[in-house]
Amino acid sequence: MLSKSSKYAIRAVLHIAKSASKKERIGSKKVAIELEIPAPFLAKTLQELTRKKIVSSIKGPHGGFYLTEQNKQKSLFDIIDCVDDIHKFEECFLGQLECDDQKPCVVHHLYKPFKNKLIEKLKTKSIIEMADEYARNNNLTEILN
Amino acid sequence: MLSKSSKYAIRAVLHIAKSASKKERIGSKKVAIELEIPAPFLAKTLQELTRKKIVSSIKGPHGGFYLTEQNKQKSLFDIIDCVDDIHKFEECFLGQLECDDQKPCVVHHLYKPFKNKLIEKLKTKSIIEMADEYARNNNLTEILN
DNA sequence: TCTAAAACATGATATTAATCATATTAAAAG
DNA sequence: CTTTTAATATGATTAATATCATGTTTTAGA
Repeated sequence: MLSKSSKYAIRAVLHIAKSASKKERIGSKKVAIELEIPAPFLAKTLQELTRKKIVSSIKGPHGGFYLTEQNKQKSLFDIIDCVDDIHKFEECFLGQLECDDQKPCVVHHLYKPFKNKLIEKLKTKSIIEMADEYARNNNLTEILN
Repeated sequence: MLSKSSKYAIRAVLHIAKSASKKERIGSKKVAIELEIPAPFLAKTLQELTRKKIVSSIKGPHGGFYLTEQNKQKSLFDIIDCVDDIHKFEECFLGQLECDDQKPCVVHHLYKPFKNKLIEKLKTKSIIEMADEYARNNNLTEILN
């Protein structure tokens, strides 16, 4: 469904959200190690995200990546769109060029509702919401165990 | 989400369902042309499906592919599983090896319900049901236009 | 029983995605 | 103002998918 780039990107951005700030940046290498992602590959991906203003960065010693308040309001969908290009997502389940309510593919009516709901979720969830939610859920399961 | 092989496979099987029978087989080349799929690639895929008893075939002149009553009771899921291997589907949205309710990835709770419902649909819909439904829907839209 | 049509099997090529390597630029700190 | 650290940019390599090509086997029909 997603390329590895956007999978890595989502994990990395969420990680940056919870472990860095304007004052305390985190380096791409550190993120890579902590998430077990190939370092040079992640570096490249983070650069793309920076260009498209989804994350922020500062060069030089003690430089690194962090999220501004604006960055935090971006959605998961924005991340995917940046790295993978959105069309991959709107696409027909069977990869047909023409596939809509008028000219549906064989599984169009089966797949469409799922796709739409998922896309909407991805569009409405902000990065910061997501990061907070994840932290909460993880604390919860830790308590339960 | 799916590889091209399984996308082609699903379209081809449904096509065979509606345009062939034990008496009137359809050749892989013909299917390829009618669905605009690379012919040698489809041939290979249909052979895999034959080996795993999802479609049936007869060699020689006027040979070709068709579906037995048993074949028709297989699900879309069976097709995908045959060509792509099932795990691709159960996999975590972000590709993490470990991802479940206890140790969820950052989007696990967002994605899980969609995945499960879709898989269930794909498992419960038989090929013949699907083919009939598709034919009905298409007739309907033709009438409406 | 011979020929031709079509499935079957295997391997080669091409294309795309993923990963790695190297060089450049910017900024912080002494 | 020099050094060092880390981002940035670009290109090379590798691995995975998708596609194509060739030869072999089976079987209907003449």
